[in-house]
Formats: sequence, structure tokens, C-alpha cells
Amino acid sequence: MAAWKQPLLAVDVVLVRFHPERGLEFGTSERAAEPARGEQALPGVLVRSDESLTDAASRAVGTKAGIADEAVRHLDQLHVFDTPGREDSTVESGRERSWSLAFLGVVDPAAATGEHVRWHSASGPALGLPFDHDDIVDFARQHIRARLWSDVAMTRALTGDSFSTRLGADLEAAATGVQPHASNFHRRLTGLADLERLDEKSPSGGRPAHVWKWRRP
Amino acid sequence: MAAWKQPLLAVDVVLVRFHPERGLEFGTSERAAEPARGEQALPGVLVRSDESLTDAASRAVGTKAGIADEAVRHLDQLHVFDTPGREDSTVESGRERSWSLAFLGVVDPAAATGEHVRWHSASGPALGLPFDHDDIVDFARQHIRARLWSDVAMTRALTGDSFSTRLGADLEAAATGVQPHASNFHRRLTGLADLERLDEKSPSGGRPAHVWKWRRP
DNA sequence: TCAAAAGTGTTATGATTACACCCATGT
DNA sequence: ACATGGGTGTAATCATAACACTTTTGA
Repeated sequence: MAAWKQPLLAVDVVLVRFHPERGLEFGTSERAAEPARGEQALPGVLVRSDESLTDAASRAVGTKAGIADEAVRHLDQLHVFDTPGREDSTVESGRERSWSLAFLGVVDPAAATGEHVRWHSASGPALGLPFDHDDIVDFARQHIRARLWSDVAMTRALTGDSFSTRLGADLEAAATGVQPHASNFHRRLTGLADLERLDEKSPSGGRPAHVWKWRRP
Repeated sequence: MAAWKQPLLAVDVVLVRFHPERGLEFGTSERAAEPARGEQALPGVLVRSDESLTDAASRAVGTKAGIADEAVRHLDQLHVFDTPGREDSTVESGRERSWSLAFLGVVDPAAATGEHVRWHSASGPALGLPFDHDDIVDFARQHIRARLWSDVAMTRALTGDSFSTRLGADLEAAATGVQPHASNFHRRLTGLADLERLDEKSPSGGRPAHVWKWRRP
């Protein structure tokens, strides 16, 4: 067995946040290096041998998007995308293979994300990102929809530790495309074991909505 | 940015088959190389730069387990396992990091798999495999349970192109741990759009069961 | 004709959806 | 008080589970 020369493994992070006013958004940052230099793309780095994959994802968010570690509430491995002839096909041979392990990175919408990050509404059209990044975003979109409310860690990262019924319903609407009936949605939250209804209320133009708090950590 | 020296990316395949008599089984093969030489483990190879990840998985099944390509009905990417100090930590430094992209590989139970492969009942205890292979098998087990009947490609690979109600019910039982009510299970299959009930019957000691056929390819 | 196993009929139970109506707040 | 939205009550609908009972085979 000869010496192995493999493509390098990169991690690319699909940044997501759920902003109370702006809704569900995907984040991109500007590429500093060729190829596609200057274009908006998913922040990514090559994985170093001394770090875990999740650490690499975290580093991508930090160094490429300039987002503080504390602002990243959740990191979730998605899928390895295997593309002939994508980035870093430096000089030669035209088409080099490349691997990208995609992560979902949920960001605190209250955190400042600086000028490096551009946020795009998830309800808009495809983002037109280079490489196969549009596919990756799409994969993430379906991942979110399939796991909302059932994957507590992910959902909690999107909503924050506590949230109003209103915000929850809007998140549901953003993820699935249909606004739930307010009444039924309230009952749905009631049924979730990890949620607790507080006595607080959250103003919203009419009758204030209840506030829900995730139990435990 | 200096030259990158990364761990090598391996693919490891969780072989699975659903044998009409023996039930759901996971397959292992004997390791030919250190570390853990001679032990049963998941077949895996280092990915080459000129092949896709799925091709690498396919090659692992072929070269390490000696299973013909045609016998592999389905290959599905699972997760990247990132383990400090696993295999191929050749000589030095004691603990090298290593990456393994796990695949689920569904094998035709009618195909001869030679002496290289050892099949273990999925209902038995943990297999006691080296590295984190037990964890990987467990991941695969949950993957199967979560997707049975909803993921047509995977389920079809397990059942074959056509199968009796009996076999389907046994598969369900093997995956979930509970034997479904025969009556309700029949109706469940009726409800699946991709399934068609044939007029054939399949003997089974009592009244013969119907045969179901997957539509399309 | 009896045992074994597959299906059908039917009902109970529970989740999901819809919608009428009442409640809590700001103006 | 009225507009705005949140929430409760309640009923219809649909899926799931349970179980009695019938059907089809082999012995």
C-alpha cells in the first residue's frame, strides 16, 4: 500500500439564526481566497489534524465569519459532500476532487455578527452561492424542517432558552411554510415534555402571548 | 497557510442483510492489517483521491469483505466518526486522530458472501468490535429503525424487490423489537404507495401470505 | 377436520385539524 | 369601547392499535 495522497477535508458551516423580526436566515461570508474570491459562500476551513471535526466547524465560524464562540448555540453534522472539481483545485490538472463535511451552525440572533456575515432570508430564492453550497443549504433546510420540535437541542438553539408562543409559531411557519393555527400550536407546545409554560407574557399588539422555557441545561 | 497534514479519511461500512430465516444481521470481516489484526471489524478502506466516497465504500465491501458489487443493494452515508487515537496510528506519537465516514451497506441475503464475512444477529448483544465500531453499528441500527418503510430505497434493499407479508412483518419486528399485529401490518403495507400487492401467495405453515412488489425501478 | 397462520371487520383510542368563541392587552 | 391577536372548548377527521372472527392452506 503506497503513500496516500488524499483530497483535503474541509468543513463548511451553514449558519442559521431565527431572528424575531427578520425570521429564519442563512448566513454567508465573503471568500478571502481563490477560487470564488470575493463571493459570498459558506464559511469553511480545512480541518487540522489536532482538532475534532466540531472544533474545526467552530473555527470556521470564528475565523471566516467572525462570530464569537458563545454566539454559536448548536453545531450539528449534516453530510459529507463529495464533489469532483470544486474549490482549492489550485493550479494544475483542472478537476480535483474535494470533500466538504457540512455542519449546521445555529447562531444567537441577538449576537452581533459583524460585517463579515451577510444574512439571507430562508424564504427567499436560492442564494446563488458558488460550488455546491446551494445544495448544502438546501440539505440544511430539510434537516431543520424534519427535526424542528423533535430535536430539542437544535430547536432550543433556534428559539433561545425561552420564547413566546408567537415566536415559536413563526419559527414553525418559517421552517414548514405554513402558519400553524395559534390555538393548536399552543397545545402542541404544552405537549412537549421539555417545555414549561411560564406566567410571563410577551406583548404583541393584541393579547400578550405566553412565554415558554426549556427545562434543564 | 502552511502545507496541511491531515489524518486520512477512511470509510467503514456497516454491512446489513435481512435473511428470511436468520433475520436481521450485521456483517463483519477479519482485519488483515494492524492494529487489531485478526479481529472481526467493519470492512473499511482509506479513500483514494480518484474515487467518490460511495465508490470507496463499495470498494471496501468488495476488497475487505469479498462481496460482489451486485450483491450490495444500497449504500447510504451515515456519519463521520472522529476519534482520537484509533486505527492506523502507525508507529509514533501514540495517539493519532482518525476519521471514519460510516456507510450503511445493505446486502442481498441470497448472495454468497464467502468466508471473509461473518454475520451476527442484530438482536444479539453488542458485537465487541475494535475501535468505535460498536458505536457505529449502533448508529446504523437506529438509522434503520427510523427509516424503515419511509425510506423506500433502504427498505427495498432490505426486503428485495418483492416479499411476503410475513417477511415484511418479521423485518419490522427485527428493526423495532415488537412484532406487529399481522392484520394491521397488512393494512400498513396496503397504504404504502410504492407497494403493490400481487395475487401470488407464499406458503408459511398456515394460510399463505400475499406477496408485495415494489413499484418502479 | 384440525392446526396454523393470514386477512377482514369492526371498534376503541388518540392525535390532528378546524373553527367558534372568549380573554387580555394597547389605544 | 374597539381593534388585535392569544387561548380555551369542542367537534370532525384521520391514524393507530386491539381483538374477535373468517379464510386458506398443509397435514
